[in-house]
Amino acid sequence: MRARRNGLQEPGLHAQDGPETASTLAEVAYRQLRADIVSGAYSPGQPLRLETLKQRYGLSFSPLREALNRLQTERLVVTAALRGFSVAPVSVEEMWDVIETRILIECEALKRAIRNGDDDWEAGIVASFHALDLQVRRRSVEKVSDGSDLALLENRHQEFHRSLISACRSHRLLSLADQLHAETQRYRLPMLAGKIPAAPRDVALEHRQIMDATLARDSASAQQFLADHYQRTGKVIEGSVFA
Amino acid sequence: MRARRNGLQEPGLHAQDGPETASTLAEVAYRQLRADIVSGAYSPGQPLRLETLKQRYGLSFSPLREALNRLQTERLVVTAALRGFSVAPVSVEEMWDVIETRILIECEALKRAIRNGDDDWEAGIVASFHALDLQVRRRSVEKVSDGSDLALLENRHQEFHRSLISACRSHRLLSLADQLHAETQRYRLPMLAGKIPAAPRDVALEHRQIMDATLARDSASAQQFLADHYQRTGKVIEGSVFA
DNA sequence: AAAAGAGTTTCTTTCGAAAATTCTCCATGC
DNA sequence: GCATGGAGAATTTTCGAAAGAAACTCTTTT
Repeated sequence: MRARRNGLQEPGLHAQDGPETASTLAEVAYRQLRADIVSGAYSPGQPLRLETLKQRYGLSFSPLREALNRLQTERLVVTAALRGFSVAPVSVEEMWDVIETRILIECEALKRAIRNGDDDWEAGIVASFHALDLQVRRRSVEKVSDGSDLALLENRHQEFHRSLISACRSHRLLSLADQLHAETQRYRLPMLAGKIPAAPRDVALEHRQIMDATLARDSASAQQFLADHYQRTGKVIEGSVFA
Repeated sequence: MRARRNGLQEPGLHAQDGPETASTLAEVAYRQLRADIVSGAYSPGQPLRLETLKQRYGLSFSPLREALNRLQTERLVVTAALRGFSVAPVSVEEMWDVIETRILIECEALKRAIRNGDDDWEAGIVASFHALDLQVRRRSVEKVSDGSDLALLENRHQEFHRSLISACRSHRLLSLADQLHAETQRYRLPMLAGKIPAAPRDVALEHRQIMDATLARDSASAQQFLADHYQRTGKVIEGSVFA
C-alpha cells in the first residue's frame, strides 16, 4: 500500500486543519467534502460521482463512501437508492426550515448558557466578538474579498455564535447548532460573496446587541435579538436569491 | 457474487419491514443494526467487532461500515479513531440530555401541529391513540410479555407520539424526533421489560390528557402534558436503573 | 414518426484480500 | 516485584477489482 498514515497532514485545498487531527482517511474525506460543500465548491443538486471524487481527493471508494454516508445524515448530501450521491438541493422552504430550527436550538442553548455561564464564558464571548469585529473592519477597509479572507471572517462569525451558547451544558444542542450552521452557510454564500446588493443593515450592531443582552443576563432580549438576527438574514436571501 | 438483489426481503430477526423497501445492503445493515441497538440486543458500551457483525448479518465490511458511520452521527454508536465501533454508552447525564432535547423538539413540533393540523391530522391522533390503548389493555390482561408483544406495543406508542406532531410541517423536527425517540428507547428498555417495580403511574391517563389538550387546540396545556410525560419517565428510570 | 427493445456504456455497490494499526502477553532488566 | 519492550495475534482500515443496476444509444417495428 502507498504511504498512508504518514502523509496525513494533507496540504489540502483548505489551509485549516481542524482541532483534532484526523487519523483515518475516512475522516479526512469527511472533513474535506463537508468543507467543500459548505463553501460552495459544488453547486446544489450536483451529482457527486465517485470516480471524480476519487481523483480529486486522491482517495478510494471506501473512505469516500463512509464520508458521504455521514454527510447524508447531516442533510448536506442526498442519495437515491442505486443512483449515487449528490449535493443536497436548496429551496426557500428548506432554508426557512433550517433557519427556524436553528433559532429554536440556539435560543434554548442561549437561555441555558445565560443561566449557567461563568466568567470564562463571558470572557470567551467578549474575545470572539472582538476578533469578529476586527475582521469585519479590516475587510471593509481593504475592500478585497479573496477566498482566505472570507473563510477567516466566516470562522470568526461562527466562533462568536458558538461562544454565546458554549456554556449550555448540552452535547446535543451544541452539535445540532454546528450542523445547522453548516446548512445555513450554503444559503449565505451568495450574500457573503457580495453577489447580493449590500443590504441596508448593520450586522455589527446586531451582534453587539446580542452580546450585550447576553452579558447582562437578559435572557428574553438576547433570544429575541438572536432570532431577529437569523430571520433578517433569511429575508435578505429570500428577497434576492429566491426572487 | 452471491444472490444479491433478489433475496433482499430478508426474513430478519425483526418482523417489521420499513415503509420504503431498502434496495442496498448498506440500507439493510443500517436498519437491522439500528433496530438491534435500540431493542437492546447489544448492551451499552459493547464493542461491535466487524467480524462478528459480518457473521451475524451475513454481510461484508463495506455495508456494515457505512451503516455504522450513519449510526455514529445519530449517537447510537461511538467510535475511536482506529479502535473500531461500539454501542454508545449510557449515563444519567446523557439520558437527561436526550429527554430535555426531545421535549424541546417535540413541544415546538406539537405547537406547530396544533396551529396547522387539519381533520386528517386529528383523525390520525384518535386512531393511533385507540390502537395504543387497545394494545395496552390486551397486554395487561394476557400478562404475557414475549418479544413481539412488546415490540408491537412500542410501535403503537411511537405511532401515537408521531401522529401528534405529524402536521408540524418541518422535515427537520420530525426526523429529529425520530432520532431522539430511538435514543430514549434504550433507556426505557429495562422499564418495558418489567425489571423496574411498576411505578404508581397511569400512563394511559397521561396519553389521554395530551391527546385531549391537543385536539382542543390548547397548545400550552398540551405542551405541558407532553413535557411532564417524558420527564416522569426520566425520573422513574433515574430512580431505579441509575439508583 | 413514435415506441419498443437489445446491446453498450457508465456508474454504483459489494466483496475479499492486503496493509496499517492496536492489543496482548510474555520475557527481560532494573 | 514492577515497569519496559517487543514479537505475535487480533482488528480495523483501505484498496482494487468484480458484479449489478441504471442510463444511454442505436436499431427495429408498428
